[in-house]
Amino acid sequence: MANKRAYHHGDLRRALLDAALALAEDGGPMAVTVREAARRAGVSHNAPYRHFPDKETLIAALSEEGFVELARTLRTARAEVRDPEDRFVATGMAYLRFARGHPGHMAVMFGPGVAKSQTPELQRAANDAFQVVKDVAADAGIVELAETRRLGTVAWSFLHGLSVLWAQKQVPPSVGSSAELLVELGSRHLYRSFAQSARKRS
Amino acid sequence: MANKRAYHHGDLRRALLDAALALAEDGGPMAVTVREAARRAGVSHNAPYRHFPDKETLIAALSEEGFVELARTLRTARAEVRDPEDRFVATGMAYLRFARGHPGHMAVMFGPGVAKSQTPELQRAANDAFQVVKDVAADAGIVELAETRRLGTVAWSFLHGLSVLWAQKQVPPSVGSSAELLVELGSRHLYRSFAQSARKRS
DNA sequence: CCTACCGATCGGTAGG
DNA sequence: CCTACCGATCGGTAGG
Repeated sequence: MANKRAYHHGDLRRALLDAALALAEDGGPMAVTVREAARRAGVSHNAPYRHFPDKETLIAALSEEGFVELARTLRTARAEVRDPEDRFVATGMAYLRFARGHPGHMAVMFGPGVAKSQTPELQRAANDAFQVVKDVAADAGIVELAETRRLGTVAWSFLHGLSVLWAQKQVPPSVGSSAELLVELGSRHLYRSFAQSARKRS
Repeated sequence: MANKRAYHHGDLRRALLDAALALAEDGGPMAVTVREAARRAGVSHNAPYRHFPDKETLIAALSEEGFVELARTLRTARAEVRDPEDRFVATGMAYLRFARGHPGHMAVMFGPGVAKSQTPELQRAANDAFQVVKDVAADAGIVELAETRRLGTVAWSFLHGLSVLWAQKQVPPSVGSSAELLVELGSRHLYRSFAQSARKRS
């Protein structure tokens, strides 16, 4: 009751976003309903329209929030390590950590029904997040710019794939390796292999 | 009218599955509705219940079908190439091809709301598909079994991540590389790097 | 931020 | 495989 009260004093927007995140975590973006979010926040089913003009806007806000937070997380991780290879790995770890800690955000960021509400802010946030990955790949010191981009995309794909498969428990436990170990291993192999190829070529 | 008629003569099950696939492709598994599938197949909204006891079963059938077809595709690709490394790459290409050619299947196989209807047949089909990836990884001739599994999981993650990001057009076109090139590149780097590490260790 | 209400859609059952 | 119907839920508007 006490927390419900708090929403009435300026936190409703946040409460609605949190409720929507929980819904997205379970059933994806399409499972988010304005009415259920309102219910969980303890308000009437159309109070949300005070804060979001419609459902699409609410979900787009969540997605943007996710990309902003992801970019921040990646940038922080990158800034904390000196050695380029370790920095590459640390950034990968940060991606995994974000994906694990924000399943609801991941669902709206990459789930179905995304193409719809591509606000400019959302576009910008998504591009910014990917920029960090490109920056980290650039640390490998590969001369050819196109190859740097390829390393970034390959690494991003690997991290993303592992994160979503893990989130859905689609990675057989028989593997017996923690997600962290796999991120470390995969990232290091990719980094070294790309860097080595580039060195040979020049 | 002619094709609608055909459904009345034994093809309704298939028509419903195809309609559901189209729905899943657009909005994920949660966007599949029995009624809309029936509508598209040209039958009354509850004719589907003749073929599927409920909605969950319909979706589980689609998912199982997807895993069976994926496993078949991967196995075929693997069988067509001799050299272990090329075989590894060819299998990766097959994964990408499947993901591109079956977006509806991919959505139900890996989308939200999967945990629900895990029939034994579905479980078996999914495990079988992953087995192929493990087999291909085993071709690398890595002695340590655990390391072979890790290579398989890392590669599967990479292929899966690239496929889903590409399907959602989340890979910036600025990369200027086709998905095929990235699969080839990533697969080759991973294969060689893992194999080389294993050789050094022994 | 609320009550009351709208048209639409859904999963599923009854009964044939 | 169909018509008719059920209870429930949804997005959104009206009006305050």
